Amino acid sequence: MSELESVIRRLEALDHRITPSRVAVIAAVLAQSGHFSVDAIVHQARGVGRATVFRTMRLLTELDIVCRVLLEDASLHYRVSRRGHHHHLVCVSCGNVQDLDECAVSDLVRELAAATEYEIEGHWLEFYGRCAACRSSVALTT
Amino acid sequence: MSELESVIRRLEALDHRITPSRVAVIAAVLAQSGHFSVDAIVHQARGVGRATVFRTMRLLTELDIVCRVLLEDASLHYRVSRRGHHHHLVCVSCGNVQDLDECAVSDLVRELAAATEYEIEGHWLEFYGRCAACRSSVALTT
DNA sequence: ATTATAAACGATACTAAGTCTCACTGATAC
DNA sequence: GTATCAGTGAGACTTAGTATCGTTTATAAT
Repeated sequence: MSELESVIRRLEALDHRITPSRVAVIAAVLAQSGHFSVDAIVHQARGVGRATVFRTMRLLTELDIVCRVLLEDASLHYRVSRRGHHHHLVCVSCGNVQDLDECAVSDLVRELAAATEYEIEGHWLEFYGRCAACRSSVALTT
Repeated sequence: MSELESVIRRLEALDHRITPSRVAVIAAVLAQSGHFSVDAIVHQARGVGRATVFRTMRLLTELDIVCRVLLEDASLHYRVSRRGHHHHLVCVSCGNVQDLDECAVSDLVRELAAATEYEIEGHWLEFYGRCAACRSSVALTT
């Protein structure tokens, strides 16, 4: 079963309708290699209305089929999510994304909850840097 | 020396001009109690152009006079910054912000740099939850 | 197969956040 | 006092995302 079919089955199972627009958006999303903007999908899923692309992206986010990637300037990108809750290390030079295996702050969340009496329900955590490849090419050109 | 004067001195020291518009924006910023949007300042610093408010906010951010607060929906707010690098715990119900004393991920950044060969130059970390007061009022109404 | 119906759709207008341009002004150094 | 250029406001523009609404269509019941 292809990844596309598998996503479609998940939508079906949750009583979402399988429309040509949704299939086109999902196919475009699955074809992305790294992180991408909604706008990229709007352009690539030709013929699908802008609002529908946004609606479908929201649906895919809710189903954890994609995850949000926050860039350093606070703009939102997306990325196909192949596991549960995790965080990203984004190369600011080439855009490559490393998924970090586990949530590094889950212990911290507990400590914080105890210390502050907040009930903590969410967090953002994203790291930015330069990958080894980009660092060496910068070294060469400077 | 008032907080306003002290910010003005810092701008002077860095050869930025002290203009009525900047003073109005800074005064409006310092008058905010929690986190706020740029738009709030645009409305409160009456007579100051929109572009100038954005320019001044960028300047204040660069000088660490304000810090960016990322809300859960990825929208950017600001907050007067009274210390160095730190993170926030935002109550999603009342908007109250706790500044977290130290950067909880500085150790993690080092580990990550070693493990991934990235040179890590930045990160976002924000927590969301409900403060004790909001939790008890919810408990009462449900 | 036909039909009913609510979900989903595209078009489009709209809002919000932020940038860019450009002629003008006024804070500062001399 | 004057020259200079950093800073300004107006407003056009861009980008991201939402709301509205009349139409279409995927699906389930017949």
